[in-house]
Amino acid sequence: MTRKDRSNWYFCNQMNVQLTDKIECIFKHTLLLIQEHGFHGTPMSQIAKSSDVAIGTIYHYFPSKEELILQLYDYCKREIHRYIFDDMDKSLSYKEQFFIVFKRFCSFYQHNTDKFSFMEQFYNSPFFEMVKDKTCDGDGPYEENKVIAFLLQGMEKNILKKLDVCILSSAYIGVAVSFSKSVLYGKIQFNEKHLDDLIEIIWNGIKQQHEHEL
Amino acid sequence: MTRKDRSNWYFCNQMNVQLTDKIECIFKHTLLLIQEHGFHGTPMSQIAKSSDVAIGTIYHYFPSKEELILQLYDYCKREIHRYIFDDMDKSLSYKEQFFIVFKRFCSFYQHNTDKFSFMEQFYNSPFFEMVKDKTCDGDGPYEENKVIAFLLQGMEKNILKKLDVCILSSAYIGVAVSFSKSVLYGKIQFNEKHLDDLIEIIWNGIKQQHEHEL
Amino acid sequence: MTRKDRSNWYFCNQMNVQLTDKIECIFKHTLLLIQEHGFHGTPMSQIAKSSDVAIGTIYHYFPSKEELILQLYDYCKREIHRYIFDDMDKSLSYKEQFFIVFKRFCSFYQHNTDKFSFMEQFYNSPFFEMVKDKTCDGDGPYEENKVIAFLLQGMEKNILKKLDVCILSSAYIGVAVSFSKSVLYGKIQFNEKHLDDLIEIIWNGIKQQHEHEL
Amino acid sequence: MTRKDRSNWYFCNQMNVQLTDKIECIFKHTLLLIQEHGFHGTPMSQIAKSSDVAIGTIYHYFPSKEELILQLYDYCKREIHRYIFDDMDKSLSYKEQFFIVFKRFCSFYQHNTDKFSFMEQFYNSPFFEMVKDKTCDGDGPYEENKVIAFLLQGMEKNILKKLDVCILSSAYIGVAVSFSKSVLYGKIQFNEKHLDDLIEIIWNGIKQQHEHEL
DNA sequence: CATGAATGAGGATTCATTCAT
DNA sequence: GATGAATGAATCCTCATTCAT
Repeated sequence: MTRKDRSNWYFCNQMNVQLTDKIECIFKHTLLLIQEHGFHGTPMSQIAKSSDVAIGTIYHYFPSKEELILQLYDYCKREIHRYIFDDMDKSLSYKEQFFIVFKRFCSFYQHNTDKFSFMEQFYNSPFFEMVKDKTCDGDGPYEENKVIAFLLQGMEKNILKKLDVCILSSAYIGVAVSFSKSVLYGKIQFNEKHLDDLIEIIWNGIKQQHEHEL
Repeated sequence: MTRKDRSNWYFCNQMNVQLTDKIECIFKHTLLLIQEHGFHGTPMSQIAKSSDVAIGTIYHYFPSKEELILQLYDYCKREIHRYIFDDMDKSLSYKEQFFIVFKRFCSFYQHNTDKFSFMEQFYNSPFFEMVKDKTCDGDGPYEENKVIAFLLQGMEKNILKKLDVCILSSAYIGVAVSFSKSVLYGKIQFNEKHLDDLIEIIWNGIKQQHEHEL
Repeated sequence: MTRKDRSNWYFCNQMNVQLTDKIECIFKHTLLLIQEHGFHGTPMSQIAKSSDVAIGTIYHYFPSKEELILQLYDYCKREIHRYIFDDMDKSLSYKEQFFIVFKRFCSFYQHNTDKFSFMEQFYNSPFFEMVKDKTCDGDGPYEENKVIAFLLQGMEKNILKKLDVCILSSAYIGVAVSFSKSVLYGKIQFNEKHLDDLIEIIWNGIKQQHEHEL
Repeated sequence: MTRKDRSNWYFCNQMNVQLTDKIECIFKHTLLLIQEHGFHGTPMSQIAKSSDVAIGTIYHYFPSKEELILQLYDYCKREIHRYIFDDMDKSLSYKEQFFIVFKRFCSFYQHNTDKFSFMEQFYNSPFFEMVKDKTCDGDGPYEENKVIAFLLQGMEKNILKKLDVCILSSAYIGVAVSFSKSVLYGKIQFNEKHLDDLIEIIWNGIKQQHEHEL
């Protein structure tokens, strides 16, 4: 079984507890180290030490540091994706779902500062150029394609203003990121009230002006 | 007049222009390289070659690569600050100024993608932790203190909703950054219409609801 | 006083004093720096700064760092030479002179730890190989040729044991150096009594055994 | 057994011989190079080449050049210590042992000029300041604590003059060093006769004057 | 004479990666 | 699979020296 085979196998199936454990252990320690010291302040040797495995072991699972980081990116995306969109109650009103997605986004990053830190570094590094070219579905940062579908839906239903969907998502996600960063940097305390205020701002800016008429 | 005195005098007068030229030349080429290859893909040797000076010359002006980057950060902040706030017409209405600051912010980064790229990398790297501790005025990214003063003013005048100012600035700046990033990544074409749509969204979200009554 | 003023003054007055002053100033600061940081921990730039002259000025007087150190060596030798042998009272007995030379040697280094430190570094560095080849008179460290003449004299007069003169000087000077080093390293306090004890040891070891019979 | 435990066990058993071999190989080539070119004329790259290992390998065993030199110092001290004091015949008279220690000291350095050269450079460099502070037992250069114990013993038994022990050791060791240096510099040929003469001088200077009465 | 900006070869150190065990 | 010793290219930085003013 080649490395590529294994890696495919890993993504297509979901068992082998030991394997998953070890890889996830590496992921988690890498995230912690990168949050603290950045990509380039985090040598493979240190990742190995933190994860309590040998360097060679890491190279068993990842062909290179670059690949480790790329897979870490996928891992983080999967995690936040699951957190935000899994078990969403489709019976809720559009507005309610609009609020929930936003809040979950912020909440996830508030509870996973290491992942947030990593993602932000990733997007603002030459790495992101690499995945941009690879992803054919035009998917950008922050699971936007899913969000975009959701926003398009809002426009179709005449709930949201008819604008370029990129503009809408810029507002929606940009604000969530900016808020999460303020929390991360310790400029605001995270609390529900703040979140409510913010999403209200976006909602007021994006919704069709005469909400009551809809 | 001791040697030191003379040397200071010399420094502050005759050499100033040439000095600034050389330093700015280094700054500019560094920005270009960092945009392309990131902090750590940009060795000092390459900066030297691009700037057409010897490595030693760079170290003549900057004690270390770290310090070069830190000073580059200050340089970029000064530049955007000047671009946004210099010759602002104070006689304009609050709303007009609100729109102008936002548009200039986006416009600056649209015309200075290297600086934008650098700043975003900087804020999402361990470097930012270093300057956070240094700035006593609580100044964060994006010249926020100035923006914050402006937003506070809007709240006092009952033009903006009374909210935590960090929330307001999160929205205002977060959206601008998010939009600039979309342009940088080639997801949207930059045009005035988009900018108008976006700032309108923010304005509608932030202003006191019954604008006509104000 | 501007540069021009000084330069006029220079042409109208004693060039020698100024020159000697500047060179001696460089020597003295270099010694201090080398004592503290060693040859290779003492860059020319630091010597310049300490001496309050420009780097170029040092290169005006010394063609290279190596030459500076070589001349510094000569300077130190001249200094200790003068201190030990100048105004020696030739009318004193051999034994008295024997004691005086030894004590002055130790005393000089006790009061000039920077020179001692420099000399010891010099002798134990590749530099010494260079001067060994240059000096045709076979002169080694510590002005030995002068000392050797003195010891030879003692053997001729049947005051000292008839041994290889190198052996005698090894003992005489080796002990003085060793003692000075102990003082420099703070292992003993310098005092006259210690000096008396030591020179007595050497004397007892070197003199013809039945001193009273001489 | 955790990974760390296993790794220790591994280190302490199987690898020991090879490990010591490689480190000693580095030590030996470093000594040779330093004797020839001095500390600062000996780049790590050259040490690596001489020792026929990669630079990285040296850094695998020594965190820095400084640490390599510090450990080299310990290594040399251990070696000379073993040479002089191991298998000393305690049944010999004090005087005999006094002579043997001296002769072995000189003999060791005569056969290990690289180590002598290194030690002398070390003692006369800023490095020595570093170890002075570290050694709690007041140990100085040349394994003096052991020598000092031996000299103290001589005083107690009324064989040696009652003097400050530092003075005695200054004479004893200072002369040995001085002699070794004369041999190293090619000023005297090493031979037993010279050694006998020298140690005789010290003995005569240090012993209680009426030896026959003891 | 004096200056110090500019140079760039050279050296210490790091770290991703390999490979024999 | 797992290990970690070994590798050496690449990087940051130093500092002796030059030269135009």
